[in-house]
Amino acid sequence: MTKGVRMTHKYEIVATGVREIISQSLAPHDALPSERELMATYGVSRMTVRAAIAKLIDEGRVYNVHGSGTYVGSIDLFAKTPKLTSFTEDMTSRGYVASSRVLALSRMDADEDVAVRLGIPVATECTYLRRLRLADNNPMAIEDVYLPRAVLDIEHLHLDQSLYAQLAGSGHEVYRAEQEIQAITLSKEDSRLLAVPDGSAALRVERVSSSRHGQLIEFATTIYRADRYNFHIAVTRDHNEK
Amino acid sequence: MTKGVRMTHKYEIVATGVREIISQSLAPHDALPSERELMATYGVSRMTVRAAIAKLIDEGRVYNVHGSGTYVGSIDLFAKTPKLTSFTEDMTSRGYVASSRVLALSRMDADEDVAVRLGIPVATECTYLRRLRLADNNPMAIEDVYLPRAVLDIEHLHLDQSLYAQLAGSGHEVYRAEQEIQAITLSKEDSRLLAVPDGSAALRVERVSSSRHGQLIEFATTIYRADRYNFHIAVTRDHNEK
DNA sequence: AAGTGGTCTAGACCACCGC
DNA sequence: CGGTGGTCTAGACCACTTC
Repeated sequence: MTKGVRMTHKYEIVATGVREIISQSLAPHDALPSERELMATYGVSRMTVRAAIAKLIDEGRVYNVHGSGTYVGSIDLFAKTPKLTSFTEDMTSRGYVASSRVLALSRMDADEDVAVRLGIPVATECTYLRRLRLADNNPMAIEDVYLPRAVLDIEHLHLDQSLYAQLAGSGHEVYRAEQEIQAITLSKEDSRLLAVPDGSAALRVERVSSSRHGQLIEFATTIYRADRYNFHIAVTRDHNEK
Repeated sequence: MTKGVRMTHKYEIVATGVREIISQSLAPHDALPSERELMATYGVSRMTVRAAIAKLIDEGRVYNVHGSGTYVGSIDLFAKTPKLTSFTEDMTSRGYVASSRVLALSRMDADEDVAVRLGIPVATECTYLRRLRLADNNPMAIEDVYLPRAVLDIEHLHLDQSLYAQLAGSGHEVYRAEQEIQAITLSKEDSRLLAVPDGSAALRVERVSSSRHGQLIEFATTIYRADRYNFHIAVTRDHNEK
């Protein structure tokens, strides 16, 4: 299932068509056909064309200038809004092969720290998973994950498949997350696990994931090797009145 | 000028009204009035209501569920898409008073590193500005900025006003930026400037800013004290077909 | 079945850009 | 000035959730 591209919506058809035009015959900063031309080409209304273009803008592929036109984005500006990805997805997109080694898996009672972030009472039973994450068989990160036992119990946890896939299967689909990115100095133990000199700098990411409805699902911290990992994000300037 | 709230667009009126409803009488996960109710209340068409709600979603204030309704976002999930901000704006929003001390200001020829990032030939003349950035009079970051001389020459640089404001005034309004976030170990000199122990970890942000049309305007690196600064970003999961 | 948001039409006028 | 994107109307049907 989930196979093929579902062309159910007209704006998707238009967006796909425009993507092809761009990749086949346009260079960065070239103008797209106007919205009215696209209406005629695809036989759709203006709103549908604009929905398609809105999607392309969201993807970072094009930008538009009021009164002038819609243009292909610069290749230098390809990055789009950062998306929530699993470690495996992240590594794959960076060209690595991901694997992992389980360092700990247990039940535990939420301490103050975990409880606050998951919005649960202190001492609520949780599932705790600690893994060394590898990229091309070299240590890349150490990940600690805390899940309320009510969300996913150890007994139902299958380490051979994606955590997010399992959560989705049990009605706890992760939809968004808040991440906090810090720089830290590695502890002796973590340095050893990551195979870097004691006291090296590292990136530490705290993540609280929630469902579409705002239910808090997961609290995770990931410590990345600074020499192998960094974050790339694209931001835009607020151009609202105020 | 730029005073007051410009209620030029109907969807802004609706959005403002809904913001008030939320802050005055709704709690997280409470349902908003339906789109059809809002049409009647404000005497506008459905599309206008949806434009208003789209804006509120973008602001992270509400979320909607197909077939069910539109709901107030969780207070835990307040953070919106990160925006490109100046150091001063960033510090103000974090509750600090920003100031800075100029460490260097000169013309320089672009080296390989700068040239590649600004998309200009090596040795192109640039304006270079190095500042120690303070928050509540304590060192927070060290910022190095490189601008092609054609974009902003030293002679026209006024250190008493915002760099972005000056760029905007001369037709180089910064619209978006790509940022790369890394963890580094501080050099001896930088440790001293930031008033932290030698060899401390720090966050290093590389930023390439561009205009709405994709013209590269600025290359900047900012080194933040790890003990005083971190990044907070909200991400959503890709739920597209594929 | 009723109510919700998601998509879509076929128009319209406005604000802005470039010639 | 003509062409572009930005906003807006007054409808319509569809997909989904809830009861």
